Amino acid sequence: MTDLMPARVRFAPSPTGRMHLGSARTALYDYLLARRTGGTFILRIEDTDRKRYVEGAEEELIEGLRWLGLNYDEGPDIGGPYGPYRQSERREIYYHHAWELVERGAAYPCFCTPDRLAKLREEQMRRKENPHYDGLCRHLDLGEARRRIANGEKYVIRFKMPKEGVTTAVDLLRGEIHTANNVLDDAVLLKSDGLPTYHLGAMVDDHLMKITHVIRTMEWLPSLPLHVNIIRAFGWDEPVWVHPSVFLKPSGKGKMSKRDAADAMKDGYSIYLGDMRALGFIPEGVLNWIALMGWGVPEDDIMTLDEMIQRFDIRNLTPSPAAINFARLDHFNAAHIRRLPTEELAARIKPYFLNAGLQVDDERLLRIVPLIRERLVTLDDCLPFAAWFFKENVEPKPEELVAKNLTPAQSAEIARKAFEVLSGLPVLTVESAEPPMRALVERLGLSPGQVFGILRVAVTGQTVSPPLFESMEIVGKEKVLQRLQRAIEMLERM
RNA sequence: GCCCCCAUCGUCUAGCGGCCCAGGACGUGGCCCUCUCAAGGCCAAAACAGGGGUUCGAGUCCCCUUGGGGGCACCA
Repeated sequence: MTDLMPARVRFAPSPTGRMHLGSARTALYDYLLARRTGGTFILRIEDTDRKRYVEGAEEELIEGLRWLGLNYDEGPDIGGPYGPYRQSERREIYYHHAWELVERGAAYPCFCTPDRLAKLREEQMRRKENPHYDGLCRHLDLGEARRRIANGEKYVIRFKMPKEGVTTAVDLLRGEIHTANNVLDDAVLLKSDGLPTYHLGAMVDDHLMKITHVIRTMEWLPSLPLHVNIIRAFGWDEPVWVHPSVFLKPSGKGKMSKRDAADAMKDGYSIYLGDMRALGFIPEGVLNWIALMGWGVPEDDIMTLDEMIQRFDIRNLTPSPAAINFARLDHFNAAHIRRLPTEELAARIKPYFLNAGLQVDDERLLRIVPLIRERLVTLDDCLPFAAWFFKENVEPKPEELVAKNLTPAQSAEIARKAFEVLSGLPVLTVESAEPPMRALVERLGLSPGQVFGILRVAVTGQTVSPPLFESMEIVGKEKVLQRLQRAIEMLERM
């Protein structure tokens, strides 16, 4: 039960693009572990690549976490005892640590130019060798190296990977991983621009920030032995390593690509968190969906964030890759929409009506919600079901007013009879209107669908709607009769 | 090419040597309910990749094969 000790866990994205589902899941697992153990959830921005930096990416990341409700305890915008939390603001720290490794004989300055490295790689490829650094600068005299640096020569600092032996690392989900050191490369730790690579930056920060568990996708697994060696060279303790697998495209063949992302968009889905809200997905649904791609629970898999915290166990994550399945997203989204209290759902769908240019009466909205709740897969589904409630007039298609197997004239006759029944009521409610209307159906020897269908199209303007009598009660007797009268006229003109 | 990881229904998964002729969920098909569309209820089809071991006993442990995924940057 050692992992019930309060964990310090960090979500460490790089601001190089949009926040996608994969990052969101990693952040979620980080969050769950931290909350489950009464620990700390930290956001750290790994912005050491100036070339790939994307303006606004950090904001999208923060906005995404906020939307999902994955609130962090320490981070670049809120500070904390181990800051700064943006790597670009920690250059000196990495510089000193890189040189400490040089001093310890575990790293060395390297003056090879990108040009030489490119040629080297090219030649190795031609000889069908593994691309790797050939170690030209590995045995350079340190004093000489310092002189060249003092002369202003560009350099990087490389890790001096042991040439012999085997590195054993332990992943919580996969057990021991053995790697022969001779297949490992002398990786660059400090770039010529003075900023660290991931290998140095992440290891140094994880140590300094007292990170206990590192959760990252398995694309990092190949560099785990490197990281373990770096940590050992410093003489530090290792965190617990957890490498969940990556998400595969819906076909199960390979990682999601730009093209797959575009395909998803065409179907009304997205792999980008920033799109999800506009598409009508709610955080509860998205969270539940991504949580269970890589984590299995025996049953009762509809869970809120709090319920997930209660049931989370880092050891139950699965090591195998998971294909994205948008049909399941629909399912989880709809399930959580159904769970929302009326007031809450009303508040969440209101913006969709407003954006459609409709005027929303809050009291009426509250009465509509129970009628459409179980019909919504995404929040924006509220429009096709209920937009007509907020319109002054509806525009039924004449042909849709004609009941199945009946003529326009017959349909008009039925509508007139219905008008008589409804207009005779003191008030139009489900209780007052439904029994006499059913009696009418009986008397006419027709099916409920035929008679109610005419009314539905007349009153709502559409063939699919929330339950008819409940809807009419909300619309009100006066307007119902008005619309019915108009429908009768339309039918008579056919 | 080299290195690493993974392997239960179409998909996400439960299973941590006997409780499994393998359970749940999504999706699919059927039925019920029904004023449309949903929701809900019931039922059905659907999997331990293959081959060797270990063991009284293997989906569960080991090895090989096959298949899939990932990585081989002064990117993360």
